[in-house]
Amino acid sequence: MKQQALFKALADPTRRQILKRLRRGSATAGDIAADFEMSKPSLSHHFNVLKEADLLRNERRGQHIVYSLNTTVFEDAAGLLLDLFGNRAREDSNEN
Amino acid sequence: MKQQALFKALADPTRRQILKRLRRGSATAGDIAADFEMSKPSLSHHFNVLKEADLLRNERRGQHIVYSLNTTVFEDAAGLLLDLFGNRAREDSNEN
DNA sequence: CCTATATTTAGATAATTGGCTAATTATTGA
DNA sequence: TCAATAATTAGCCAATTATCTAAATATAGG
Repeated sequence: MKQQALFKALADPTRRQILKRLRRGSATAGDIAADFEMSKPSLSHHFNVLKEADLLRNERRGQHIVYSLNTTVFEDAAGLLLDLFGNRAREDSNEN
Repeated sequence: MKQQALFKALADPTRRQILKRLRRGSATAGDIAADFEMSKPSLSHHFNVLKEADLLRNERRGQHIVYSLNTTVFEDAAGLLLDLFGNRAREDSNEN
């Protein structure tokens, strides 16, 4: 797991919106682009960043490229958060 | 809760290390600086970013400024992750 | 094989970021 | 009040990033 790539990918609002867009199901690059006010190359760049973080999977289907969420990374992300906060929050929160 | 500030704050490795350092308990700016190979002003900048994300609290104690983790934001962060992945991962993972 | 369509890659540029040193502010204690 | 200590703010610079347009690549269908 590439921790830095994951955090970096999540740091951009456009990329987070792409993830949210893909919750509704996989979509082609063009479909996604239609929902964003941004050039296709810019979005393509964001797809790459998300892919480096292993947050997206893609598959060519004819002329189209279909992107979909890789939900398995969700667990990694949760683990990273726990790591940062030392999971004290779970067992005993003595600072309320 | 400032979502963008939170994600941005977590995107930097130095800042993540600061958070981890503070898991061991609160510490003064100088104490923390002693653990990092970086100038104090640079660290001070990182403290600010973390504070904007509400990840840190600080309190002046004499000449020192004591920083500590704000663990309540942990829940916010977890919520944001769930939001991104649509918590499908919890109920039904049909892509193993 | 050629053209249209979908997408990515290349290359340029403006904005942001992360680091530094120097200067400033705040506090303590003599 | 002054010197010492702790930390921040200011100002500068190099590296990274997000965006764009133009060019390249891949595929489908006639």
